[in-house]
Amino acid sequence: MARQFHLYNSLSRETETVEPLHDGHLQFYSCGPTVYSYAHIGNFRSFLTADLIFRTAKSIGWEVTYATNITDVGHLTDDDLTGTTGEDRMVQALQSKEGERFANIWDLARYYTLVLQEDWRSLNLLEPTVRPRASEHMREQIKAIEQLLKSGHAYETSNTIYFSVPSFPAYGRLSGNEAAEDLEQGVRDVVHDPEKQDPRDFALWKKDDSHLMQWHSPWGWGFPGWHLECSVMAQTYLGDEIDIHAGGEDLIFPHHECEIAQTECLTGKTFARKWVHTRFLQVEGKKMSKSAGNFYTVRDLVLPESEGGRGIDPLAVRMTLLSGHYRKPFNFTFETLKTNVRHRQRFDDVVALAESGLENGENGQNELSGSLTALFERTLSAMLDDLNTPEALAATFEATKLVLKHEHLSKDSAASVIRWLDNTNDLLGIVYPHAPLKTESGDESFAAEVDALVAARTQAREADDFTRADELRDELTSLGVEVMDTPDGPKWKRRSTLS
RNA sequence: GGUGACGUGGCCGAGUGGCUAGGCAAGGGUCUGCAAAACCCUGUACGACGGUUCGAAUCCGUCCGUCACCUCCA
Repeated sequence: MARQFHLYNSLSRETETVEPLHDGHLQFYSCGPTVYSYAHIGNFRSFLTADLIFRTAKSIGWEVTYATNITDVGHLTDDDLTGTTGEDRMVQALQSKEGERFANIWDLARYYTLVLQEDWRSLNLLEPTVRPRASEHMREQIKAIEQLLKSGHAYETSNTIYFSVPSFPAYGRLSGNEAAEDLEQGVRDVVHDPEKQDPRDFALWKKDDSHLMQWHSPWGWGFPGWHLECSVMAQTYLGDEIDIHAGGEDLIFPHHECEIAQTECLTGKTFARKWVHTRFLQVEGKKMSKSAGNFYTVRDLVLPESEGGRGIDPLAVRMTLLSGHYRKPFNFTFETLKTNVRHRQRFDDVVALAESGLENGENGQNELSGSLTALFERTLSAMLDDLNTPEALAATFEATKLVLKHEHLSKDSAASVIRWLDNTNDLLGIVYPHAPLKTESGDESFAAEVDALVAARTQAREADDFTRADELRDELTSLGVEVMDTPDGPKWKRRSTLS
């Protein structure tokens, strides 16, 4: 049965059915990060939306070509200023304290790209079909500029090649910034380049032979404008006309507006049929910022405490992000995170129960198959309905509850549970960790110490010496370990730093 | 100044005209040497004021409040 996938399109401001241009094959582009620092949880909220589009489309049998870029070319913090050093985010990063350990700017880009991919995997984001780098598509960008110059959509000044916004009447449709005066109002405080023909015009190329990242072009040494790379890479890997283009809400203007202008002037076709924008994440009700002290990278949360993190299960972080709808501002709080640490543990409990059922269960009735199928159907329908993750999660909570009501599972029931877990994991990525947490150094000796204490406690309990047993429990607690007495003997785990 | 959102019980959050969303937290209970986990029970909310309607959290209007973007940003 053909399923319909509905998504809200920021361009039309309506929820629409996704209908791939090529039957059953989705062409999807999502704007990736500039690799000048560690990516934070807000960045990952956007990447997660892209991941969910990818997973949901695949779950209804579509083939998906999913491209997301790495921006490893510095971009000016201000389009109108000439590119002196210190105005470029990557250059700034290199010149900062943290930048001192890098040999050069390329080294810095390489490092943060690797880290990004590690974080990406830890949050169980699927690998995109292709992850192009801006620096590796300079030839295509230069070619695009030449074409735009030739067709009259761009012009050259003494230090810049500008895109001519008046040459593209549809400019402003995506963001609603259609009136030139409004934009002028917005840029009134910014330094103007007197050679600029229209205040809305934006740079395609900056001539600058002193910049740390520069390439040779028909206009001398320099570097490309920020918006061009995505236009060119999307075109290279997905074609002139793509199905969905996604990114954070801040990219609506100017980035995506400018991408549309460039690409449509180049191809004469509709660039992206749908635009999907993820709203910003806030932390504890405020905009995340380093100065407010509420700025979190993925690693701040996920790395073990011994390595400066908080030792939180990355999938709990993922579930936390999933607990809000992508089109609403999301308030990330530690209370919500704590809740989701528990939800995650319940999935582990379900996995354990199912595995034990497969191994030791009897050949009995399958009492779960029907309910789990129905609940998964609810999850899938929710995702197909504009990625309604809160609703999708609600259905999985009902399912875990249903399963955990049973102390033991028959072989057949266990098999159904495993099937449900697999399906849920394929769609939401919250069941099986992709990359295990890094083990703490000295982990083994720590485990041995805990095991010894637990064994001593078991002895005390068997001797009915409960005073001693409680003392040992207290001792374990102070080590950050919690002991649980189960029918299969005592088990222990590290207490979450949040509890 | 321009543009676009959002306001549901202690908290998160679904729900676009009538039927208990779900979860977390809380209280009570079962289980346990004590715990933990798990399970069971309890809790009736929709910013304000008008309007439409037999009936509105849901549609319309006004107001109040919160937030985001306007060439650094996911």
